Amino acid sequence: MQFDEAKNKFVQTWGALGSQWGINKTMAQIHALLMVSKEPVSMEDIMQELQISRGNASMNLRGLMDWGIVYKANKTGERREFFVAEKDLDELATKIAKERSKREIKPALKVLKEVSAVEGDNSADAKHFVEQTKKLHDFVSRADEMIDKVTEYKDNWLGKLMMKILK
Amino acid sequence: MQFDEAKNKFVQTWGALGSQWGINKTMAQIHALLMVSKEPVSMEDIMQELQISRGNASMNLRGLMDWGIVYKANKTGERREFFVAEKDLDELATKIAKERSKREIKPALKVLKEVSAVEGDNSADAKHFVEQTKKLHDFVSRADEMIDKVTEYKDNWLGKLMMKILK
DNA sequence: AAAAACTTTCAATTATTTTTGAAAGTTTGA
DNA sequence: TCAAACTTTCAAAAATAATTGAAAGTTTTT
Repeated sequence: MQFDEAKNKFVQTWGALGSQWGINKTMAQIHALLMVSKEPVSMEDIMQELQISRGNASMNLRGLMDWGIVYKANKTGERREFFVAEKDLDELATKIAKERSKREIKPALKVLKEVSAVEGDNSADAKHFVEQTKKLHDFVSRADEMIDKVTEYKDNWLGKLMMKILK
Repeated sequence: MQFDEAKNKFVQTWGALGSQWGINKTMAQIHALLMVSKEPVSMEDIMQELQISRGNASMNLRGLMDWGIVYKANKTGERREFFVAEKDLDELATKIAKERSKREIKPALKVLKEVSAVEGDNSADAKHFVEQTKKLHDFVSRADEMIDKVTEYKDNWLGKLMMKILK
């Protein structure tokens, strides 16, 4: 396989994987492109390579920066902005995990707590509902806590975690 | 909060959470409904409670069974089919993780391997591409392996994992 | 063996999400 | 201070995903 073909295949695949996990396909593609680019990339180049509009590029780059996994980079003598991806995979995974926790898991946990405090009703159905939502809250809380514990290892957390598991 | 209100809120929230993770909202809602139902639920009741069509219910129940997290249950003296969710959360999380690995992660890994074997081109860009995609393949492989290792603990794997981490 | 009871399938429709592109906004440098 | 260079915003359009419902399929009962 040639470089251009391989690069394109990688970008497409990463985009599809993102889609399957609820991430805008274009956002994932831009991220893919930046991940394999040695030098910072301009918005113009991103539009060019992915064949997307300026608005689309702008919005999705903003999105990636909000996730904390893409940064602006200034090239000396250049007026326009360039972009680079966080290339440290430990850091990348940590950022994604923490952001998903903050945006999606924690709000859901809040609701689980609320609904498991359903009052008054003593029917068997209501009791089972409380039991189940409490169990869910407990499980999801503990899983969410793990994100914090594991990412505290920082550098090479995946390797360190694997060591612990194998011990 | 009253039972009906709480149940509805839970179903809505679980549906929204599913959406954010790339799962059809209705599928996640049906799953939510089954998770908090004490008795097996008929397709009729699911349609009723979620206000959805027969086709929609049928297709999404099939989807949930394909994930291995919802089963058919026969009620004695009843002709039609009833459905129950896997209520063991360790088992539920294991099934989801293994299925996502199989459907989404492993195919992506295959592509990462392919593209990182890009041939011939000795440009700095191509070298960087190979380096990055190899790093990604390595990282994702190891994360994927962890799913297997961790779920080998089976019963209470989350608790056991937490113990290992804290030790 | 036929009808009744129920489930699945899928083409057409509807809803949702994503994308575009031009106008508005911002920054830089002449 | 102005205009050129660049970025952001957002309403409208396009693309994608989800849903419907009726016909076809299947199983059970009489």
